[in-house]
Amino acid sequence: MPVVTLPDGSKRAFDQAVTVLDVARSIGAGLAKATIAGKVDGKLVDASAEIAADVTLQIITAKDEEGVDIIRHSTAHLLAYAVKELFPEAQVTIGPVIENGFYYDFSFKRPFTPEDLEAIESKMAELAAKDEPVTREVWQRDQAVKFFESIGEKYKAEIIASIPVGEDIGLYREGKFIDLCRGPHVPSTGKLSVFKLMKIAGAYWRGDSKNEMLQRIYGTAWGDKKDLQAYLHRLEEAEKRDHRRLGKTLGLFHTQEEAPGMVFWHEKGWAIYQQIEQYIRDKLRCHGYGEVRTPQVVDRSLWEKSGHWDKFHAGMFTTHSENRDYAIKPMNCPCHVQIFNQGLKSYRDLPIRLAEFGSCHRNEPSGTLHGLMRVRNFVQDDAHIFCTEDQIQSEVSNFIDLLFDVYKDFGFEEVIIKLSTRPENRVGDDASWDKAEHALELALNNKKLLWDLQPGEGAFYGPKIEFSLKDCIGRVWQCGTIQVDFSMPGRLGASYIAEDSSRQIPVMLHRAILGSLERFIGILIEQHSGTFPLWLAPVQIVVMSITDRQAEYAQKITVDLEKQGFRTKFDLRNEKIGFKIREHSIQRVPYQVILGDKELENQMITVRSQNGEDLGGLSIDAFVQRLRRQIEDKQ
RNA sequence: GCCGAUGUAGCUCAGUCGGUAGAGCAACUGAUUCGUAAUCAGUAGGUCGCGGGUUCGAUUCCCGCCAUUGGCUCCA
Repeated sequence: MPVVTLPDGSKRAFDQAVTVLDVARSIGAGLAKATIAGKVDGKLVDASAEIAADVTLQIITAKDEEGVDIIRHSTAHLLAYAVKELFPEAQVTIGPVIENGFYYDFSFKRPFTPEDLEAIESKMAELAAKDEPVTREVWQRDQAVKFFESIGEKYKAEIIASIPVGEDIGLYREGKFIDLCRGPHVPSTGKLSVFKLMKIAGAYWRGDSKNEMLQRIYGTAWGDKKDLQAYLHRLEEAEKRDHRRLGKTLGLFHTQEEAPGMVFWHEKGWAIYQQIEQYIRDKLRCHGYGEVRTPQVVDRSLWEKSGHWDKFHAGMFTTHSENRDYAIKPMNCPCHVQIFNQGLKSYRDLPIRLAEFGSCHRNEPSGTLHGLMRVRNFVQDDAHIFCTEDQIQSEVSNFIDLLFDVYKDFGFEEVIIKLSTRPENRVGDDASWDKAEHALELALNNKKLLWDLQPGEGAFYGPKIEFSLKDCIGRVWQCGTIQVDFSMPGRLGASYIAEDSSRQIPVMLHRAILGSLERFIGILIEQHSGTFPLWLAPVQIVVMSITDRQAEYAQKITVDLEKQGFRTKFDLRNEKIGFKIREHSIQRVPYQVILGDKELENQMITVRSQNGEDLGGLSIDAFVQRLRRQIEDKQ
């Protein structure tokens, strides 16, 4: 006699065991039809799941987030079903739900083509229209392995074989298709109508590059057609703010074949770049950093000592001269240790913070290059803090404050934080690791920040925190980091004299806020969709004349504004004012100063802002005040 | 690096089932001197990514390379 408690607190008693669907039916036919699954005592189950005891139950429909996830998961299965119908030799592997959709990996003798994708999608629609029931079966492990081997699904058999003995093996059957799955799934394929296959990609079996490359098909699925359309629309909008496209149309930078992974910064892009660099430079100076500059081409022996030559030789650009091998520096830290090593250091000197906007080169694999986001030549807002173990926590804590301060100035609120702890292969004793990991964790927790733990993902030389930002289509890019390093100072002979006059090795903290300036600018372009806040805008003001009569006045105003430090251009072309406004609006210039006979006569200016607002007639001084305030506020 | 796709005028793209290419915008020239997101007319512009092969003939078909791109792996 189960009593079912619903989310609104109401209770329903039944004479005998019932299914989730039965309960839904008892509430109403509409709900029964919409039922996708149930949540029994907080656990997601199939609509067909039996309820024999007293439970709390939530009926899951396509309106629930969980319901949409189940739809996505079931659509992944439908995809596999369709592929098996069309290409019986293809082998199925895994098909998980991801953000906004799902994918399914197949092993197939040839790559899928876009035409295949269309055919598969049609087949999916056809199978969904048949509204075949999706049913769950529990099999014995060995029996399941044998079964999948017998039908030639060696990947499935391998997955099942790796499931711990004693666990139930749940299989889902829909029509002729049967697949291993934890579930839950929709009750029938008819619930799957809003989906679209998106793209084909390669993916390694079990994510290991030593394994076979499988064919991955990505798809998206939703509870409602409108949601799908909204999603596709979002993708289109995101594409419009792609930094590569905007970089071209706004004339910020370009890349070309002869220098893959390296950026040609144009005047306007470089203006942004320098603005950011100067901003960080000022911030660092206020936070006790000293700026240095070190060589870009350094003898092989230093990289051997630091360990990079061994580990990252393939990733370094090298050069050769007069019987000596050199590497173009992939990072600044070994050079910073050289500066630290000049002269004897006392514990009283610590912490020493050395910053450098050094140009670094890394020969990233060709397949990983991506616009400004992943390049081979970059500059980081890089700095190294030499300190004692006891100073780690306060240094980390101060750094995090600085980092959030900076991100806020750039308009980023959402930051993804990850703490990576000791990997299997590492240097340094456990006591030091304990101390360092604890210091990082404490620094994060004291600030009440949300973070994810990545056990074992730390560098071999120490634990680290990573701070990531998202691009316009949700791809996450790591920008900030702080890493504890127990290794390099010792390897490169750094030491200081401690209170007890013993010689000690300092700890080194590697840290960056923006990370690669290139990547950060890429994210900024997308974040602002190319419309930069005034302080960053490459051209802040365009002064334009309505006719030739105001040409001289326009030039004078331009020079005035330039002298006051504003990046100003004029536009004296013989074009209609509407045409000029359109062009400079497209170029996202924050302010357009319009000068006609009226302004000339009154020695005033008329200002139009980027959002189309007419600020009316102003004196130059009033305008300058407004600009200064806005720049101060970083708006 | 691996799997797939792509590479045509300055930009965005069309096209050729093998007979050396076209649109819009931009550019240039001329006219227009104009008040808040496109004035009109005309002109010019291409080794169809690079190299090889097949062919009477290749931008088109085949092979190799390079770059870009969607993912995967990697990211000191």
